[in-house]
Amino acid sequence: MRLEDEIQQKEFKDDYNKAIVNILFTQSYIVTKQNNLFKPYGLSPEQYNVLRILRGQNGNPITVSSIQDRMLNKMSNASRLVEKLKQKGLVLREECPADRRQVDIMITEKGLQLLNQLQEEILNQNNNLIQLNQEEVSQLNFLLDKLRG
Amino acid sequence: MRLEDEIQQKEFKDDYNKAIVNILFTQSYIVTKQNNLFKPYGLSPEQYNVLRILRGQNGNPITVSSIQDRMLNKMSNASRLVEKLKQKGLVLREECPADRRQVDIMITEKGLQLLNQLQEEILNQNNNLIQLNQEEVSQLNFLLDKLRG
DNA sequence: TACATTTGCATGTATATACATTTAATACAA
DNA sequence: TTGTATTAAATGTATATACATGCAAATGTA
Repeated sequence: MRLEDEIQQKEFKDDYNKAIVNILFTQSYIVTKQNNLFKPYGLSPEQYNVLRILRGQNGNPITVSSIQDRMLNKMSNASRLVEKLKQKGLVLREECPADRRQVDIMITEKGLQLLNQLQEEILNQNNNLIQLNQEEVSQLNFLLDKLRG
Repeated sequence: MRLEDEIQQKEFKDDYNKAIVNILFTQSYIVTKQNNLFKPYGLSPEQYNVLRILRGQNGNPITVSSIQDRMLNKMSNASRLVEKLKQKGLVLREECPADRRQVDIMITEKGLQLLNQLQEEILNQNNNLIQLNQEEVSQLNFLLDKLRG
């Protein structure tokens, strides 16, 4: 559906301005759906993302600042998100012996099981969320990667 | 730059999953830049968006719920955003005589002046933000509109 | 008219983002 | 070695999102 109709705006100054608004609006569309999926599990999209980063470590610990670097939102607060996950027993946090300023974070078995449980649901939803064919998705990824320069 | 490199992820399950993450990441990229631009004026991107909706009314009042409908993030809270804008003298709020449940909102002269002041800066930034040529931006808008079904 | 339902907005709470500041540990230079 | 700068993480504050609830006005119906 055309963005102009969805937000009841007659027209945009130009395609560049429309693209900005289009990306913001589409992100909100996606996050809203993700929230619905995560909610029964007591996870926020951001917490889920941190768990995925930790799983990608294949058992190796990772510091809080490395998590921050890999997060989708560079301004979010890895320290506090990790604390929330720890309270739920989904991650472990322990002082790094080599550098006591750092804190090593690892996903727990419980955290891995939660991700597995979510996995299939998410893959299905992601495909439904994006009403594009294979060639179009590929083109979209190309354009977004190029957009950021 | 490839998303995989930016967030240090080896690969995605498929293009659909990459597209989800790509949109979230690109939104964060845009909002961060917008924040920098709005900050000197004491506006958040969301407050700016509400002001733009009000300007689009060309002097006619609009209710809080209509603002909500047109906002980029359907879950945000128009009531509280309007309150913030009112405190800054950028909007007027008055009870709707025809239906006393409703509240008519209008942008003030001060609000319009602020938008004018920002206008040029924003147009310039938007063009710099999107490193695509005209044909590519147009294609991106087509894909995002189609994506949402 | 009386009463239940719906609507429009405000408000309360939890979580997250944005950004500044603090604290402790480490690195580095005089 | 001592003092300074840098780094990693935690913490504080303001704003925004997500969602539930409350309240008053309007609507619908017996």
